[in-house]
Amino acid sequence: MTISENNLHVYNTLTRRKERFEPLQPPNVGIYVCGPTVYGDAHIGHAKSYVAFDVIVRYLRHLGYNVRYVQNITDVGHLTDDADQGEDKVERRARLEQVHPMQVAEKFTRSYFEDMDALNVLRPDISPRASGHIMEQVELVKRLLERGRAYEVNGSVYFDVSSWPKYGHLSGRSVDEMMAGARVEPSAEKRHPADFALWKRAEPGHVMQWPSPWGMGYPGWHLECSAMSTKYLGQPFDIHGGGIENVFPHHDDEIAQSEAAEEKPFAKYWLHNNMVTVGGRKMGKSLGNFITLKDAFKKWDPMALRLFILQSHYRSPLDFSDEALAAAKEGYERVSAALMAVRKAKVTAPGGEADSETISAAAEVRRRFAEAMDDDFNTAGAVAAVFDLVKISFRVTTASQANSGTLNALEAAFNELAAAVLGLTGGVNEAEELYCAAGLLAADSLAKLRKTIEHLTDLRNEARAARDFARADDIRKRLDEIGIILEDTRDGTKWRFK
RNA sequence: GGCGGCGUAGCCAAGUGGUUCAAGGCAGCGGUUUGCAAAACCGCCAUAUGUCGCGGGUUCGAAUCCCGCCGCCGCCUCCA
Repeated sequence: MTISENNLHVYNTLTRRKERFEPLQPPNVGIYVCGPTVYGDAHIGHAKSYVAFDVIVRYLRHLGYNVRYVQNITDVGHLTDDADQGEDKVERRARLEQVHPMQVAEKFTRSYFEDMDALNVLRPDISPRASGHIMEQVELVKRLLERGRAYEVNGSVYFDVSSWPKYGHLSGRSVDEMMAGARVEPSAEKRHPADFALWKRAEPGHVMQWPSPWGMGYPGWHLECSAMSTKYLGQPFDIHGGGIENVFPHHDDEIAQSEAAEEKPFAKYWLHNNMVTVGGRKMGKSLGNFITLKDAFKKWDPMALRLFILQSHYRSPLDFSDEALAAAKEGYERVSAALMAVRKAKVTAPGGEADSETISAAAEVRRRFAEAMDDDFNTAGAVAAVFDLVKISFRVTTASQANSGTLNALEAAFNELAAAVLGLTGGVNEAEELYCAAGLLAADSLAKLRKTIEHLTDLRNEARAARDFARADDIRKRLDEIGIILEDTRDGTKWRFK
């Protein structure tokens, strides 16, 4: 398929409708997604967001686009209160732990990537740090001052909302409406309560500060995304993504800054993912119901979490529960088992052309998959197509001697759809390796564990051969109690984690 | 107060005017297989004037559009 033939439609928050996806400069696509503020471990909300955009990027590449994916690391300027007051989150953590703020940023940046790696989220092409782009941010502030869209007060610079009539367009708010129910205490320095900080004067004791034409200070939170997205993607660029909770004020502010500075559009498509809820409530630090990924991975296979996320739509909220995760875990293992069955059958398969029935069934799977993904990345529908592939694969491998052509066709479909696009790695062993990569299980320990279970399995099979089924069942039961399942197959006894 | 959204089977969750519109997963039930299991396979699993929160309406036709009501969620402060 050539790119021009694709039928991808995406929901654009800017226009509040689904639109045909047409990049500004095909075949290139620039996408910027708001990244994490690195002051704590990532949680399952981050997983939903970044898995969603990971699949979006993977699908665009699958369609043949040349994608440049930029996702920032916020290590400065993100305050604990509103955009203009409170303490810097990274600095606050550093103060509590008595380390340098950059140690905090580095520690949790690494932690974030570890968790994303475990979820098989591809690294962005560029992961720019806000602290590494102070010059670009200062330049942006200078341009806004030159154009009369901002003003300086006591070493801080604020965006002048009244100078930009389109302010609030993305979220559909007017400045007047915002004032009506505003909970923000107006700052004495601001001319208008809706004005927001571009640059803040550093108070005494503030560790992270940089020289600027307005004195020592640090950038406002929204500024980094404007500066770094356009630095690496140009202006305008194709897709800007982020969490729905950031539509206002973060994204409205980005748009205002960038468009006012350059007098041209900022991003063409705005994609927003919805939230993870726990017990129907938004998961948040203030509510104390957030679940870090490191904790989640102790209990759940990262791939099960990934499948759980992909079984809903990125624009729908997703309610997290142990019951739902258990269901996803079973589902993932079925997908994994089907792929393993195909690979195993290939070892002894006779040669030959793929049979036409399987070919047409696989083609139908691909059609359904593409139809779902083309409809605003409906991964739930795409996953359903993959389960059709699972069913076909088990039928083919169970029915007896499938030839290599048929099995290759099935494996190719798994590789392209489940693995390349949805990022569901195939194979139980690969999942175990992801645990190792995430530091949850040492490779050496896994090897010892495997050997131990093999010995127990041998003992059990000796008992079975002697028809001592009581002993055989006892060994199986004891392993089951510690979460290891034994299965007797034609090819011998297999084991897996429960 | 303003803005946006949701309510689909035991659980999670697609679908937003009409042939496949009630996907898919999990759980469950019956059968094949197995020393017994597990896995896999086959079948069943939202059905009737009263199926998609409830009540009206529009339409030849609605889960899907409109109105009202009930319940819930998000944003308007930081948050993926």
